Amino acid sequence: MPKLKDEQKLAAIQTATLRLVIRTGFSGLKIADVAREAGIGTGTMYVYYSDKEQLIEDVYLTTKKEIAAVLFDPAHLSDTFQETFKRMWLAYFGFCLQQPEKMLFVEQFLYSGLISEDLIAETEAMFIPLDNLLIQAQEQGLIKKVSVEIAKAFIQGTIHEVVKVITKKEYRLVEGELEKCFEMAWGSIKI
Amino acid sequence: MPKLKDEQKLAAIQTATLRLVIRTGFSGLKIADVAREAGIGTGTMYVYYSDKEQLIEDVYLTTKKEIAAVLFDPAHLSDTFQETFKRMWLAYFGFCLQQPEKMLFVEQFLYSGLISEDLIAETEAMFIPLDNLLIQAQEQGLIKKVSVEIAKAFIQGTIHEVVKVITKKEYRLVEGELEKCFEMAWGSIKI
DNA sequence: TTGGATGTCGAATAAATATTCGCTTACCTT
DNA sequence: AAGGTAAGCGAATATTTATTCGACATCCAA
Repeated sequence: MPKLKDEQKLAAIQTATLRLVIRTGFSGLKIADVAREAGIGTGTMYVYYSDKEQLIEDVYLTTKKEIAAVLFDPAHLSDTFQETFKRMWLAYFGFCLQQPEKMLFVEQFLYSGLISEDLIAETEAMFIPLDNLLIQAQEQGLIKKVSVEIAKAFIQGTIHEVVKVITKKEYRLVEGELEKCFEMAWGSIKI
Repeated sequence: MPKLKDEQKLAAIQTATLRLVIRTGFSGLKIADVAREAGIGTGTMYVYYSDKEQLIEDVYLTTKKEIAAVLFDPAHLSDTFQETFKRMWLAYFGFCLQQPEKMLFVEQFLYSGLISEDLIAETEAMFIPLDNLLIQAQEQGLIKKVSVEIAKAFIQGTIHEVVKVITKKEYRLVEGELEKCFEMAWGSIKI
């Protein structure tokens, strides 16, 4: 009977949203701009999202899920914690480096004052396995015993900030610099 | 002859701006809200700042200057690099912890897409002494040889992210945890 | 003490932007 | 192949928010 919603349009909207947020910031995100960037009419935006808030929340949730998938790829599991950690670290770093707009979007939205407590809780729950991994490592005396929140902040903070610098200044990591970055990250948490 | 502008009002506007940005995010910053929070009329805002952009840029510049002063306090200078670094680190960490709204404002504005290249250049120039300090330490083999930008990203990233977690989740550092945080930061850059 | 130049105010206006609406188009079902 | 239903559109409208403006208050200098 009716025409179905177009998956490709949905993807185009999300991509356009991410692209525009990195270009113009959160405050600068306009529905009409997103529509133009996605190559659709303004009104069509409202077929897919009832309002701007829904759009942003959905992009946030989708991106968070993607990050969780990157982090918790079973292929990262190894015998030693350090190796597992390294694979996860490299995977997340690579993700951020290749798609900084996603990392920036997530970070900006979290501190935008627009996000709801519910959405925060929902997305944080996805990362509980990471907490467990770190707690286990702490119990085995492999990494420093600080609050898990602090430990995660260190890991995430370094990655994000380095990627931000690279993105902003169009800096390129030279040979071996990625490895050095990992050593720095590891150096901060190891006993 | 004329009535003078009121320094106190200016300060109230800046404080209100910072407070509102942390509460509602950058996108939510409204001139009328700032005026109400500062206890003045909306129109008065335009006596002090010709428009919203000016206001934000001025708060940014003022805050950056304040940060530079905190960082480059001559009292931090010591015989050893590690000691100087530690004093600076603690001073900046303390500043962020006590006035997270300033740290968040600066960070958010930098990635808002609203900041001009000129303003970026102007504020970055203030921190050249830090670059020199780090380069010197690298030459003396005290810290890892990575791009200064990367090194700064590590240092700043960890502080900011930890403070963000503390602020957002109303977490309180337990006894000795600050010291551990410094050890982590130092652990990441030391050879 | 007084006059004028400016600060101060918030209602009025202008500008920007989100959202709706009536129409057209495309797709799916029968 | 035809009808119906929802997608798609962008101009029109509603809403939000920045900025201006005219009346009034205050301060400084003479």
